[in-house]
Amino acid sequence: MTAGTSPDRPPRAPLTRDRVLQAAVALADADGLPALTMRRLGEAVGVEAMSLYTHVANKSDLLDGMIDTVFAEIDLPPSDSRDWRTSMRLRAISARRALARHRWAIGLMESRTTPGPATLRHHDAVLACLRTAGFSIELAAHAYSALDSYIYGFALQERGLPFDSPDETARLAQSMLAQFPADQYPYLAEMATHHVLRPGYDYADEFTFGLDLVLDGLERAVSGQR
Amino acid sequence: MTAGTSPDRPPRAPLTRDRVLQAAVALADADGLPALTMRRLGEAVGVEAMSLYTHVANKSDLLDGMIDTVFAEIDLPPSDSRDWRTSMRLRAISARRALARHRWAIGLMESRTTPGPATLRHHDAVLACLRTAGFSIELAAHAYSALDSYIYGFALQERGLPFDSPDETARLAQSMLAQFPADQYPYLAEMATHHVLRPGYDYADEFTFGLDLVLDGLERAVSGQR
DNA sequence: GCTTGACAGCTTACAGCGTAAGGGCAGAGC
DNA sequence: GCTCTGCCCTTACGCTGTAAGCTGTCAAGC
Repeated sequence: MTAGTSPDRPPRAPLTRDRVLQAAVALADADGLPALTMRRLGEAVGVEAMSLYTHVANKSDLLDGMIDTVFAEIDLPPSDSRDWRTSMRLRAISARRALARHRWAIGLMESRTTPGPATLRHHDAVLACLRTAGFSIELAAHAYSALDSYIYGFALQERGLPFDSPDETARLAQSMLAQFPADQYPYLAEMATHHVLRPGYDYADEFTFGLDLVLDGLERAVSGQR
Repeated sequence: MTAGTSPDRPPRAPLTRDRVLQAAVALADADGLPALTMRRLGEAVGVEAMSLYTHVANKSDLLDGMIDTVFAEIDLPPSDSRDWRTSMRLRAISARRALARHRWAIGLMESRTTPGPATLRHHDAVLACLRTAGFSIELAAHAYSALDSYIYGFALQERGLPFDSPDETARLAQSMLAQFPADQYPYLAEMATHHVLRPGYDYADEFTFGLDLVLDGLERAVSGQR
């Protein structure tokens, strides 16, 4: 009776910025970014829309915070490793996974220009790994740009695919194929029928091919630098 | 007097889907995608918002059409060239230019799943180039995925930069740097002060480094295949 | 020359968006 | 006891995309 919260009412854990962010991420994961409105988000956390503004400056701030939680999910390269290649490879795979889990994220990274702490920590750890492995500043910049471009671009293309499962993708490719005469776009038709529509094809498998291409190139560049 | 249009009023060239699309692209280029509303677009072509729906099914259809005009701006690889490397290199550079000209485009490619004719023609021409150069179907798929991932990802990062000119970028990097203690993110600070903030630095120059990395890798892969 | 149909463009209206402004109310400090 | 602080609420505004129905004009058929 003397304690802080009144006893005869469910305490309704006081809302925090963190709980708002997590609910926003869950909502966007489940129903897509357009479904993330302030009213629906309020409903999800049991509060009116306007009450969210106690914990979040505005919607842009909310999106910034969501992006930062995604970055927080990406494994950092170990700070002591001398083996930059496996560190970068694992980070890339972890990043792709995070971006595939949160399909809305990649479409957001463009416009957000105020990085959060997890984002900054991430960038710093990656640069630390490359620099201590012997990359010059210039080469580290090249490497970071090349790797992240590839990762983000792959995530973007993967997200563009209409559905998650390879089955669904195949079904849609087939219906698209049926729409235009096969002789008008022969190579596209060939690719669709002889490769993409084959059972077991999964676009996600393409990721490591291109990733290793980039890593091979960086390896040659860094050894040529020494 | 006998002609079709009445003589004493400016004929106001009849609106077409194409004119609507071009105005939409111009508007998005100038003021950004959020500024592209049906009402403003109508104003730009001298018509009320609802009249646009005569030429465009809905806003999604409008965006699809805009994406297709961007693809139409990308140079196709020459259909007869045996030199796939320079063809792909030129195509990649042309694609980056187009995406840099229309910064809104990259944020849209994700969600658009109904490609227009220019888009299909583009994909087909790229595959044709690779296949006639001796790429197997699998390797052509790998190559296309790797190249486009890199191109799109680079465009995405480039678009994320706050302003077009290197000067503006430097100014903003400096203000960001000032916000956090340099010793908390030492490698980030190092990169900023010793590389990005140097006069003459332009992120766009990073493009060819990563591109050649990917092309080198593909060259090795295709020669190993034979 | 008159009628008729087709159709580009206009007007009105609606639900849903982000959020500015201000009110109520519980718990903390005196 | 009081007042202050800080969540949370209600109301309201201007904006969005677009459904529904109207108006005006041009072309064809008689």
